[in-house]
Amino acid sequence: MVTRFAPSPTGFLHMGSLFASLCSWRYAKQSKGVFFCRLEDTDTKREITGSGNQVLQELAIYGIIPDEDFVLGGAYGPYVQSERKPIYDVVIKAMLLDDLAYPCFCTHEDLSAMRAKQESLKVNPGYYGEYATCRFLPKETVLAKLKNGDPFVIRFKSNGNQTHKIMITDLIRGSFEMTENDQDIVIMKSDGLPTYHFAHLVDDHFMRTTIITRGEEWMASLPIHLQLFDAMGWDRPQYAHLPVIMKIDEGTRRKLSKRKDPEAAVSYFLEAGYPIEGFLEYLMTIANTNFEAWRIENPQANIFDFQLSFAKMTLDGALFDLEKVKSISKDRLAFMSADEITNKALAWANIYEPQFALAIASDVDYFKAIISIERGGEKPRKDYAKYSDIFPIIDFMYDQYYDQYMSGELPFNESLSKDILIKVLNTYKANPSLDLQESEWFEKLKVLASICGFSPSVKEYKKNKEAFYGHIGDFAEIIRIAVSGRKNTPNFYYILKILGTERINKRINKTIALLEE
RNA sequence: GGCUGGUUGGAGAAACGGUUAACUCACAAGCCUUUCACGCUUGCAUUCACGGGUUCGAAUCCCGUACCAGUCACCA
Repeated sequence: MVTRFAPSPTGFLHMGSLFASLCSWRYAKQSKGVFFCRLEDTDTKREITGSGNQVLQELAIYGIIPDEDFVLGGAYGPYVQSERKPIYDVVIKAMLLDDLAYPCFCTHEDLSAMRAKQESLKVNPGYYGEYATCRFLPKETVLAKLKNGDPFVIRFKSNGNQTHKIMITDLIRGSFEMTENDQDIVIMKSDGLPTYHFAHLVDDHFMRTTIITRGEEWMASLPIHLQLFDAMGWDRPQYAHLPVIMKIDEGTRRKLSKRKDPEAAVSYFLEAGYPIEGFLEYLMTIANTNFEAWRIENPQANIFDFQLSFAKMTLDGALFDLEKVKSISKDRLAFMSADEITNKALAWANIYEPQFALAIASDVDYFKAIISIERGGEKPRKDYAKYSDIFPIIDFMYDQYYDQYMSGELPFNESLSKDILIKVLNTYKANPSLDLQESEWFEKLKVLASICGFSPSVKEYKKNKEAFYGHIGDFAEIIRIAVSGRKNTPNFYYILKILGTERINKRINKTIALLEE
């Protein structure tokens, strides 16, 4: 099985392209086949220099590495269409000789005049049948025009008929009828470069592609392509027209647009810090909906152990669902080892958030300890959906950022007097008890709470609120705020343990000093 | 407008004519809990775009209507 991804060098990697290449790459690899990448740069007007390589690099970030491409090369090259001109020329020449094609000298003005006429006559517009005027040009006229240097295109001589129906088979959509193509479509433009239709024919034949995966916008031109393969006597490839990813915009669904939607670029998600594992997994869920069930059965398996199936792909373009991407990403990050998430977070931060990278790099083991809190096991914490979520949650572990919290308003419960707060802090400072196991440490904390006039039990407190300043939770909150500057943190015991008594003392002292001001 | 697909809850969707329309995300309530994050429980479409038909029985088959998407270039 040979599949391919054939981008035009018109900009960044589009999410739909990532989806398409993911599907075709997986399909080839599942069958131990070949996946290659060919650059379709025949539209010189829209070309953006360098974007071909950028697309290849972005694919590589997602782990999609072609077996053959326009950088790597391969036995069936060149892999850039503009470099394949000699090949197209040979085929064009053969078609001309076989009377399968002819030159056309009609100008844009001629064509629009003809279109206007066809519209007024209420017949199908286009270049076909009697309207295909250049088809009937005498040889001498053609030669004269050629000699004169008149610009021309080469058109395919269609023998199709609008009244004929042909059966179409698509790997995703199954079989259905379409009408035969009767248009003498342009196969070579006046600049000497092939149109998509012709390049598809020649390239996918000589590059021995067996399955054409492409967006569903190509489905309508399938009769043209089949006709072309048949005319040449070449084997037809199989086709899989992939659904397009949609978004909802002002109440209507539409294709994600390169121009209008920043999230159409995969780099947008890279930059935002979504883990590639999560993003790929999301794409798999829209590719095959039985993927989710498989994931529940195989929570830790590699997603590529899943067998993708065109038959199980939806026909409709799915709406892109960022909430689902987040949920899946949260899971993926939660199940990474501390080493893995540390390396990946650092790699991300190095590019997109230097101050975060600096903090990690200042003491990698310290960061690893923080990120390890309640990691591992069956039910790990799920704090982060993306790498950019990490730092805002744990930044207080770094003194510089802790100081920033302390310079602002501290969120202490206003009904408690400063004296009580200070008493609580001093009491804990004298008994950090961090050499104890978590449960014993917490028991000890309850004792300290009791001493300070707080109920060790929330239930007890609720029964008799007047008897206490608050409950164990309120008591812990005071210490938490003093040590972190915030009302919530990951598991407090581990936070304290990682900070260590020395740093805890410093922070508590600082808080007391602030309170006494 | 012609042609080709499609239409199940807020989103992704399952259901190969047969009892109460899976599952995931979101949302809501509750439980658990020192905070947070998890986790757990429950709720969330009396109904499958609409109308008609076939059938003992239809989301599933047939017909019509509406709506959505794609396409009709010397762009891919």
